[in-house]
Order: sequence, then structure tokens, then C-alpha cells
Amino acid sequence: MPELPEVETYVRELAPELTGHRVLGAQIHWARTIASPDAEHFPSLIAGQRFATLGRRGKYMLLRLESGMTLVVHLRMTGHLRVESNAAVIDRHTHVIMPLDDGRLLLFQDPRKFGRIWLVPDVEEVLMRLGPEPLEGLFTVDGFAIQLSGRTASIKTLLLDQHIVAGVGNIYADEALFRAGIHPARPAGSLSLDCVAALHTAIRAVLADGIAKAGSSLGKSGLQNYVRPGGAWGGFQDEFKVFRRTGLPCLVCSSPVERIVLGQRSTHFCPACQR
DNA sequence: ATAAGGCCCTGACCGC
DNA sequence: TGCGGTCAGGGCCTTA
Repeated sequence: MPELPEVETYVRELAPELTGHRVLGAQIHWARTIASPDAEHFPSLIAGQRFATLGRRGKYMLLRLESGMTLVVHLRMTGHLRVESNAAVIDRHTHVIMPLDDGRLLLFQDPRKFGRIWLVPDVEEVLMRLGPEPLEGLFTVDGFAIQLSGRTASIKTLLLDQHIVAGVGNIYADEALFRAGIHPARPAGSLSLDCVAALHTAIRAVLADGIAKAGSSLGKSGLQNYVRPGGAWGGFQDEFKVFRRTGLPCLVCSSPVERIVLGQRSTHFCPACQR
């Protein structure tokens, strides 16, 4: 599941492939992938546009075009954006095909069909509700504490709320809570300022480590798995302390890692280290 | 405004 | 081997 580190890896590795190249058009095989404009108008609008710079906001990829418009891509659960020379990789999960000016193909593939693509003049149309970037200066301990104060929902649930902080998903939420020593079911408003500060530090550290390892590949088969744009696996799954380690000994204290469900999401934690 | 639940989707996995 | 049922899960929508 692509979260901030996985999307950042995509952006870094796709940028040299796409920058300066022109899109010739688009074939759309699953109309709902195109969120804006509609699938009918998308191909003529993207045709002829040249990629300028690539960026990221939360879990959204921003492919900026020389025209000033931006191609925004959200991979959701199982989306893949890749550049291929060989049309043989086109399969029934390939929902958008964008030929490039040098004969290569920019492909959007997604077995689960949750991923979305926008082509917009102003990215704020898509991103306006997102909270601060966790690795940038606007994400502060004080601001984070204000967002959590008075909230009765579990801290795990609120870490997944993109309005509070952008880019954290299930993997990095569990790992950050472990690093901060906080029980995921704690009501968010019950955390002391010290706890909030520790969590703030842990979120930044775990995301930075995830980026350094090029994201987390979970070992599921085929397109179900996150892989880097060139097909290589990420490496952060080898650093997990609790995520999908249910029943295995905590790497710090040897207590069995537990799994609970919070906000309809699997949640993993060490009952001894996190209270 | 907040919290909780449903929905979109389909491959993988499980039990029989 | 084959088959039906269940699960995962980000973001958005509805309901209370």
C-alpha cells in the first residue's frame, strides 16, 4: 500500500524518466480512474502536454506540466504508475495508457481499481483539505497537539486522518506509535504534550527511514504488491517492528505482538512497550 | 464539528 | 481440484 515513502520513491524514480517528455494522448479502459475532467475529455486535454517537474503532497503524486496544469495521481491500495517500452506488459489491470513522444508508454495499472487520476489547472482543487506535510516545517508539535486535543477517537485512527497530517497510512502509523511507545487505542486527546512530541518525532523518523529504504514491499504477488517504478522491491518491510508481526516476539521486550482492529483497520502493537 | 459505518473493488486465502 | 465465503484497505460519503 503506497503511503508517503512509497509515493516519494515513485516521484524520485519517475522524474528522470518523464521530465521533458511529451504525452501524445490517452486510452482509458476504466473510466472511473479519471476523476477530473471526465474520461471523455481527458485524452484530448492531456495530448501534447510536456512534463516539467514531479512532486508529491501527502500520498498524491504531482506531475507538473509545462502548460501549468498538473496530472495528479493517487495510487490508493494497489495502483502502479510505470513507464514501459514493451506493450506486452499491458494487461487487464492496465486502465490508462499514455503513449510518450519517444515510443514508451506511461501506464496506470490497478487491480483493485481504487486509484484515481486528475488533470487540473490548480492542484488545490484536489489537495485543499490535506493537513501539513509531516517532513516539513508546518508540521509542528504545537499544531499537532491542537489537532489532537479534545478528540476521543483513538490516536491510531487520527493518524490515518489526512486532514491532521498528510501521508501516513496503516504501516507507518503502527510503526510510529511503536517507536513513540504509545498504545494505538489511546484516545488522542488523552496524550500528554510529551507523548505528542514523541509521536511527532517518531512520525518524521519512520517516514524518513521508509524513504531511505525506498518504501515497504509486502511480498504479495504481482500487482497486489508495491514495487518501485522499475520493478525493484522496497526494503523497509525488513525494518518493521510490529506491522504484520502478530504473535511474533517484540524485538525490544519479546512480548508477543498483538493485533486489534481500530477504525476498521488492522493495528499491530506491543502490549508491553506501548501503554 | 466529530465519530462511526458503508462503499468501492478484486486477488488471495481459507475451509470443506 | 473446485467452490463459496471472507478479508484487506484509502478516501469519500452518509448518518446520527
